[in-house]
Amino acid sequence: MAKVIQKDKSTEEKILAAAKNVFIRQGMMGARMQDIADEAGINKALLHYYFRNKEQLFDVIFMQAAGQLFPRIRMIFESDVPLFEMIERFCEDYIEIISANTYLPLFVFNEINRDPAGFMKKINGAMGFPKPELFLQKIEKEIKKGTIKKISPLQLLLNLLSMCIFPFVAKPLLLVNLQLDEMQFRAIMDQRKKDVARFIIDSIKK
Amino acid sequence: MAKVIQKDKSTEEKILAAAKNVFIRQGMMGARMQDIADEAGINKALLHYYFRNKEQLFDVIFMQAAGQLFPRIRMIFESDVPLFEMIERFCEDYIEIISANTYLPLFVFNEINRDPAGFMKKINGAMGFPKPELFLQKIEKEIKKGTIKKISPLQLLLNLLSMCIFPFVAKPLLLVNLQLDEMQFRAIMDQRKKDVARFIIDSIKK
DNA sequence: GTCTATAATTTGATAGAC
DNA sequence: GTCTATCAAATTATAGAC
Repeated sequence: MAKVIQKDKSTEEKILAAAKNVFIRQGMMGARMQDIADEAGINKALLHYYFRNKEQLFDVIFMQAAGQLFPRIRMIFESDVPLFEMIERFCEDYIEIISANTYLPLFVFNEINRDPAGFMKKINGAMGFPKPELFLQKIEKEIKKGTIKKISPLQLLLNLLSMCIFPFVAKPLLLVNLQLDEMQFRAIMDQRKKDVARFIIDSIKK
Repeated sequence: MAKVIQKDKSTEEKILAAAKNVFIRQGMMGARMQDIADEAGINKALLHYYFRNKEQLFDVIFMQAAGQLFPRIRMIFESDVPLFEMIERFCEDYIEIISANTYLPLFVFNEINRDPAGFMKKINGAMGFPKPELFLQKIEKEIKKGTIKKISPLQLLLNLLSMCIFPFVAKPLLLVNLQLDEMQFRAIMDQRKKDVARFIIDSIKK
């Protein structure tokens, strides 16, 4: 195997970290290349040396963010385990994944809002969007078996997604309104892993 | 009573409608005055004649949006009715209010994310932010009375807010991914008014 | 690879005629 | 009130030296 020339990535990594922060705070349009350069401790010219333009830089950041989110959700949705276990795993894993990058949901929903078709094209081309079909089927089967109450599978899916994702979208509001710090928010979300799963199962089980 | 000189509002209204659309799609920073002028069918100069600058125009749009949302949520949270009824009223009223302006949640959360302290100051100065204290107290009382299961009041509040608000944040994703049109989305949200309330009550009642 | 200096473009805002 | 023309400032992007 040929020896791979190890390009020095320290500057590129500094840029990506800085860009991530600025894009999260300001969004694609609000972000300023100067701010990214400042936060990376370099100048604008070097930014353009590494990434030809702003759009390309944003795409790298966005696909990187999407890449650490969607494939893992897909895995949960595609795992063939009993319904209750799938619910528990989704709450546990999803909240854990996002807790490491709480900005992700709002960031992603904004990009979808800006260009829904473009988003789906980008994601499907690169990694495939998580499909909840198996989850919906499992719900219908359990209803037919009579092990859970009659409920619209789509509504139940929305409930699950809502309760796992929404608190992260609302995080800035929760922090300022409930006067929480990062530690306290993290603790509430940790608690939520078990609470949401139990809340759902309590509601649907017969 | 003196006769009020009726200023012609048709142009101003066209501007406000156009600005709302552009700010929703692009956000405060992404919005272009030219785009707003185009959508209103006028030119930039006239835009500046009606609203001195972009920030002022955005503030009008934002406070208008907030004004049709927060006071009504306050009323629900402050109404002294039994817990289950409050849950039912919240689902019914909140989903109904937002259905008329589905863009509101994402719009508001973005502004909070951009400047949390500034947001609270603006809202509290103008109309007061909805306080869920009464709701939280009612939950604790019902737990003590033994009429509902033991549950963290904060987590239950988060569940309620999540399930009512999140689908609107995720609307662009739902439309493109589930291939829904506006009518179908509206129907699902209508169904949700009753479904979410029942889902919650089923989960907590003993 | 990294910088300084500057070009090129976009965009918010104003002046002044009608 | 509304427009055309233009300015001033901000911002992306490049040229060229080291």
